[in-house]
Amino acid sequence: MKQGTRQDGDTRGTRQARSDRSREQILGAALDLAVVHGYQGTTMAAVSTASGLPIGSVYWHFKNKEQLFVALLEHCYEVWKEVHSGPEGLRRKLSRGIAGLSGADPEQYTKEEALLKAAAVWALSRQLGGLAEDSEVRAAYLRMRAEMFRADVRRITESLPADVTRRFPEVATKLTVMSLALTDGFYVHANSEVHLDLDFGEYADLAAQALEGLVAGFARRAAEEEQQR
Amino acid sequence: MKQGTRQDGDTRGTRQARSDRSREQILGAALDLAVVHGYQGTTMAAVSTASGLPIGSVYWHFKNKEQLFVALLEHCYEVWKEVHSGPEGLRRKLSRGIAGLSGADPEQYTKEEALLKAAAVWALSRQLGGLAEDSEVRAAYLRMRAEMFRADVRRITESLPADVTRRFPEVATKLTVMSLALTDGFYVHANSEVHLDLDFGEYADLAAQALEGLVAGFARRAAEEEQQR
DNA sequence: GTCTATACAGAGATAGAC
DNA sequence: GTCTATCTCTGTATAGAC
Repeated sequence: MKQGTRQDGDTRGTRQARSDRSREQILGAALDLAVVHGYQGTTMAAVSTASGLPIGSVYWHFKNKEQLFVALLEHCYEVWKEVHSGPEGLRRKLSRGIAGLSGADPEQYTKEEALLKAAAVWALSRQLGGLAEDSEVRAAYLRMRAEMFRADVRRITESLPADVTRRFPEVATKLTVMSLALTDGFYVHANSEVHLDLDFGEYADLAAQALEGLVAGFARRAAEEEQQR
Repeated sequence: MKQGTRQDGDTRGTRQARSDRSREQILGAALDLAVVHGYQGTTMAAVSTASGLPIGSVYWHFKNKEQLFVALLEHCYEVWKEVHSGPEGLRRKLSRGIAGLSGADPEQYTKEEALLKAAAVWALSRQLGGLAEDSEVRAAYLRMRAEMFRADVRRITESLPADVTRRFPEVATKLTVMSLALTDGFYVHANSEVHLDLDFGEYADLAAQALEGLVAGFARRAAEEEQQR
């Protein structure tokens, strides 16, 4: 969709639109590449080629590689917030996070969400192969991760029985940590265990069973204490 | 095991010993660096400096960076096999894998084991920031991971009630996958969630509870079916 | 076997014409 | 705003003296 230059009239809006489109093209190309190749594996040259724009344009829109990735993460986080705006219990969360890994349903598991999962791995602090300890990308990601975590805790809290959350206020946090660990763990598994291909739907169910078992345990204890009074 | 030629004196054993020591120094330096900096983050120059040997010596002992890391993984795998030779149930496995992450007890969680965990992340196939798809290091790691997985399944099987494994033979595999996912997930968590520092001992216990709950569920079903006959 | 110097490639980033 | 040419730095790997 390129566009001829014009010298007079209403070029302002057009130029602005062209610039915006270029920016989006660059971000889109970066997203595609980063999901596949990671942070270090995504070169600015490759972004330039994939976007169809020369390297100079990439650096015109983004100060450097770090800023490009910060912008990319922000874009992905915006998408995440839209997608995860509704209520979401443990089972649904695990289903999305684990079963979605098969990549069967792109509606359920967007490229943007895949990138955020991948970023979790880049951010491994003792793993500078990804992001440097003091990287702005890392800082941006950790901020987002913290926010996503809090949002998850809120939604998990809402999905739990009232007596459980009353008696054990910390249980929602614990369950969120567990479900996050499980989805991250299966992400690693999904991408490294080439031979053994798992039925992720089945494991999502198993994981949900396991966590629901924990909830049931807490509920039982809450009920018992209630009786003793 | 290469060997210098010599014509006199008892330098033979000495030279051999020196060569072996150099090799070990290089591997040791690579281990220290790789655990912290990852595959790409560990440069041959850094290995050279840390080992105290010049870059030429590093390349004399190892053909290239890939072969160095293959050798390193093999070393770590040997250590793993020694450490994990005894029986190991679900709870113990999770305790080692999750509680060990705090790094409190180096006896329980060796540098070698930490490297194998880190390698799981490097091997992410869609994450070439770590290892290339066709990397020999990646192939070596996946082979080891498969072997470790099978060993885990054997030990988990031994730790389960006999009636459960008889009725549901696949349950040991499922539990092994779940525990692997949990340990990998907590590894990611441990290294990225800087603000929220978790009590990993507590979460190891919670994870064990969750999986034991699953076992109990299978046991109940096995018992019920037994009765109905 | 050990070491120094260096070749070579790839990646991030900039200059400056258009 | 867009593009080409190029600089610089870093990292892998090799050549060859000792």
